[in-house]
Amino acid sequence: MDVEGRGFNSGSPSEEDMDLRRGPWTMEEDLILVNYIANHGEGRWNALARSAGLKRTGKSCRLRWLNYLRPDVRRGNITPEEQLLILELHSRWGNRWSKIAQYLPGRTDNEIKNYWRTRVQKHAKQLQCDVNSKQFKDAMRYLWMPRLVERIRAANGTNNVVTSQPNLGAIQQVSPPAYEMGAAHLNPSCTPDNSSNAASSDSAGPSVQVVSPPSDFTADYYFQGNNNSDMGGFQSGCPVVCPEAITSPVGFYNPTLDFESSERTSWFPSDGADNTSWNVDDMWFWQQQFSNGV
DNA sequence: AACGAGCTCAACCGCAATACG
DNA sequence: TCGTATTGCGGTTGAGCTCGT
Repeated sequence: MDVEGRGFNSGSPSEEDMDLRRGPWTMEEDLILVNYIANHGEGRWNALARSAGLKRTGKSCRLRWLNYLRPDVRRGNITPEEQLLILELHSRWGNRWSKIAQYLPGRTDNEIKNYWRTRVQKHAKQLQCDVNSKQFKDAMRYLWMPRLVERIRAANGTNNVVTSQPNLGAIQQVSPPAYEMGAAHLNPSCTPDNSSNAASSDSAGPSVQVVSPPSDFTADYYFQGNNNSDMGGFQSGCPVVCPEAITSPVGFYNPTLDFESSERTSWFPSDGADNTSWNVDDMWFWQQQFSNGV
């Protein structure tokens, strides 16, 4: 029984439990943990905590190591490339944060989860709709994500979105089989809400090589060349799908890009100076969504 | 400068899955 | 097979920070 979880909170705590520290980690504790793991490796967290002399639970040690102390943890703001990838993978797997984190090197599930809650859900709240609603997903898919692509292009100084493909294999692995795609991205108005059936694509994990068409999220805008900044695909109900041009946010993932200043305020790839607010296009799009009963 | 509202993110909680004896 | 320990995950919380007034 782990002392921090059920055991700790259900019965009366033991003497040892009451001796446990909680709350923010001190620098001394960090040093102890890092040094211990450097010498003995990680794992067996409860035993590790005891052996290292840390008055912390194994769970706490594990969390601190994985989310903060690990040398390969990336810090700083989520880049547009990462944002795209998060949106794309979330559309497929829902709140499977650890699974999503596997495709964002150096990012932790906690960080991605926080990003989603603070940035994405905030905007859903502004729109007074549920973050899992079809309306919100369509707004992401046909409005914001294409703009992210535009921003990335602008930052890269090229019309070619794919500037490098370090993780192309990864997106090929995670892309669902063609039968899962259905006709959804040929007719966005029929796009299924797939955030709740995350388990359906679990088989396409990192160890599975599945080369297939892109997801329904990415298909519409990654393959439309310069036309992807408007909503032509959506309005016509027939976005261009080009299977041989498979890519994804990871296809142009570039950790060296610095969007920190622009990302302090918002996740939106907005055009205006105030990128937290809706512009005319946004409002028009949103009104169309509702008037069409989408 | 002071204050309050809103935001961020590290840490905790509870539960489920898995490992192990 | 069963009971216990451990690990991993997603949801939630709250302290501290930022920003606007």
